Amino acid sequence: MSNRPMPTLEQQLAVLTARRVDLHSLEELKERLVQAGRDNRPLRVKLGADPSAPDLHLGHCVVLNKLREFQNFGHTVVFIIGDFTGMIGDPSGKSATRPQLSREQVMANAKSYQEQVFKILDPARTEIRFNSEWFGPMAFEQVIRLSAKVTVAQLLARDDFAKRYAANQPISLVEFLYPLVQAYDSVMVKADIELGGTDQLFNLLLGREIQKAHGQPPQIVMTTPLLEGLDGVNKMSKSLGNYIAVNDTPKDIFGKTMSVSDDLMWRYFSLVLSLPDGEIAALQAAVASGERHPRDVKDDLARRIVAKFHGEAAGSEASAEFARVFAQHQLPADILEVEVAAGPIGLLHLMVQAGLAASTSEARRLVQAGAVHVGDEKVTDFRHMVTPENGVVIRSGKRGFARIKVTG
RNA sequence: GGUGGGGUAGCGAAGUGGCCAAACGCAGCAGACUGUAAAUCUGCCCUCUACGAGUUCGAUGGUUCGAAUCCAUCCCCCACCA
Repeated sequence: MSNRPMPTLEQQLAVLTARRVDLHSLEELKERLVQAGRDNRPLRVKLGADPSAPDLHLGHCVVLNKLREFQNFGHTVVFIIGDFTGMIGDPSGKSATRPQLSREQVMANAKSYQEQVFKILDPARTEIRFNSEWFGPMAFEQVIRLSAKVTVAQLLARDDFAKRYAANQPISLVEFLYPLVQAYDSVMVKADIELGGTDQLFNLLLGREIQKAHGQPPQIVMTTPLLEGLDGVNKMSKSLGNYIAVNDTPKDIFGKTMSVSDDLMWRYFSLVLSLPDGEIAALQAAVASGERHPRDVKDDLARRIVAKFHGEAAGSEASAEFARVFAQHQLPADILEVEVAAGPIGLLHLMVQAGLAASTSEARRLVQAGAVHVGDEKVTDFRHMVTPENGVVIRSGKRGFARIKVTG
């Protein structure tokens, strides 16, 4: 790719093993890298993805960043879209079985995945595979043969299975089979390494067993930390709604990042931006000594995260806009325009029409809470009548704005 | 197949004839404060033509002046024993 001198093995290892949690094992990784160099063969680094949720968020970026580092050293990422498993059901056990995805939906999701994933990965060094390719034509006999390679005790060793079993909680057979499916993916793509979040450790390790059973050298397993979401406690996930999506608007990415607690922001520097530990320590010291204000450091974090997905200009813009709206309490640059018929209208209905409230009841609460302004005036009477005038801005809370446009 | 336990607002979880639009916790929203949509404190948190009315507690039908609460039937979920 470039004519830079190839980094030494030690340099590669330092980069590749940074910010990881589990690694099985360092020796094997070293060996495999040497072998790859000798045979002039890029390693195949696998990551599996569920096709039903094409909303990639910063939590996914942690492992994607790591994959990118492998690519930077010339290795190949094998990105598996679990369309087959996705069409069957939900492995988490928390929600009911998901509706079956149609072929079209899967393809649409896959496309959306690629667009998002390639904000981080290098398309030239990425191979995309669908696991229906091998599971689709699989006969039940083969399923049973595959199942013969693991015991229930082995599966029960998985932490969340063990806990649920002990607590008399349900474990569906599909969930039990799921790790096997994932492991078999590794066999089919001849993975050298598989990455995943720490919650995937068991599944990744099972891949080693199943590969061995098929006469393949066992994949190296590496896990990356789970990034805490906006609530600061739970891991970032779509179902908990505590996430920042890579497809969020610059404004949203910025605002959500600013809502991360001071304590947690260092994790974001490390796991999302891959800022070296030394630099993070320096920043922390600067904040501790009062030399730098935490708000400014966080602003910098938010700007860089926006820039990562939308470019430098968008980052600076989002920062300026945030300061304008929240620090100086000025109107945002872009306000949604709402067309309203001429003639007096009740404020509550106007708010619903303008999308500032979901129901008149909600609008009423907002007004009574003193959250609503018409123009510069605060209105607390929910029976207030408004005569629409062009350009008047209705404000609801800190984030809701609508500009009125009178129509015929 | 048998036994037992369940299905209550976004989630978790009380309530077992009227005081229940339904305790409490979480999430969410707003206000104050601030350094931000951090933290903290306070309020709100089914809908509406709104000091009143309407629709909710798995479904349907009943008993009753009155049901989330009692009865009947049905649907669904879970554990345990076979």
